Amino acid sequence: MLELAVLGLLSESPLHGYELRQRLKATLGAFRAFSYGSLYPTLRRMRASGWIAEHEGDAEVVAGAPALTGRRGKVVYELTAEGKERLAELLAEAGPSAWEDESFGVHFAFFSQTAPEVRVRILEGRRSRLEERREGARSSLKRASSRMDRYTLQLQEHGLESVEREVRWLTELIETERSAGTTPPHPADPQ
Amino acid sequence: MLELAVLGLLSESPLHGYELRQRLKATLGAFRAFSYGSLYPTLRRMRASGWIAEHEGDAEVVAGAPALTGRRGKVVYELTAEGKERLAELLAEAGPSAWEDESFGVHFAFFSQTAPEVRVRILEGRRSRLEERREGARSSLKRASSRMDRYTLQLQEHGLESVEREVRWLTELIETERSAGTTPPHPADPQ
DNA sequence: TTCGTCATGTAATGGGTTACATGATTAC
DNA sequence: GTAATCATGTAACCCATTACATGACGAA
Repeated sequence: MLELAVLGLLSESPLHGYELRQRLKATLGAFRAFSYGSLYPTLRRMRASGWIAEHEGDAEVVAGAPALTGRRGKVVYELTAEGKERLAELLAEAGPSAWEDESFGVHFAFFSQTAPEVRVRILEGRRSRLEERREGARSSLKRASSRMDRYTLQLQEHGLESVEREVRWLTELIETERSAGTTPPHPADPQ
Repeated sequence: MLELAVLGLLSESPLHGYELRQRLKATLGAFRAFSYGSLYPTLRRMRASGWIAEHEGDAEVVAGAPALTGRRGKVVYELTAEGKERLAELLAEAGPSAWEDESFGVHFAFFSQTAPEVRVRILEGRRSRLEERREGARSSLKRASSRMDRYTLQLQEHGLESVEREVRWLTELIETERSAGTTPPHPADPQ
């Protein structure tokens, strides 16, 4: 998860750990945060795997006196060729690992780098996942709403409405994807 | 988390593991599932802690022939006195552990067993948590929406709307709690 | 000179999941 | 008799968090 997010962000531009976390918060803020306690070990692991490397040409701030041998400043990372392959591999996955609650947001955030067919399959996968949940909630409400206390009922209803809302959103997105099949509209695609 | 959910459900009636999981799905369906792989070890641990015990008087189905010594059927659990204390303790907590994403739903589900002041504090805590997130999302959209690709933007907007929606819901609930201060309305409170 | 925030990291722990294994009971 | 679902459990693992520790740098 974090791995995909890091690969996705670094594919846009080289970043150091701290910066990476800011971008993570800004991009996925509403869904997940990721603490430094998981970010830095992940960066280590990914460097060991050869997917990222220290970025060349970051001697900017140094230049003066305190550097020379023991520069202990920002460690800027960039994707390696293997890292780009790994990212492509992760973005090509169109299974549950892409549409479950924890992961969907991260996959969606990098949809512009994802193949159109894969995008649609992920959106549909997530939608049917939510439709199942919606049916579960509906039948639970029909069967047991009379036995539920006020709060359980409120929770169920709010949950159901949230799910219904997300299903509508996904349906719109799927339609947009479908109709974009012939004339791919890239109104604002960076890089 | 699971512990609170189990205590809360068992406080309504004795249940066995499998049944417990069904109820868990029905009650928290839209938020979390909990697998048997975490449920059974949790039940073990809770029994060791003395919060739950095997329910007396479940020899119903036996009676015929196959029982006598080695009955290996449902293991029905019920709360002990210590378990009830533990539940009260957990329900009295009005800190972040009650209003964060993962835990709020579970706490809310047992609000009818929670003290009114605690209910309001949890609702307000969650609301300000979400308001922070909302402001983060808004400023992120203002600053960077022009640099975002289509999908990142969609994600941000959908996230923002979800948060706004939940804030409105919480505000309504808080108002209801407040106005219920004088005349506690219990239109449908089981047991 | 002290406070905030930038910046990097580790250790211990937490709280769950998946996959596997087994067997009883019920419905067709 | 056989498939579904009820029912209980274990082992291995995963992915993250919290709390802690350290230190540089800029602004007041």
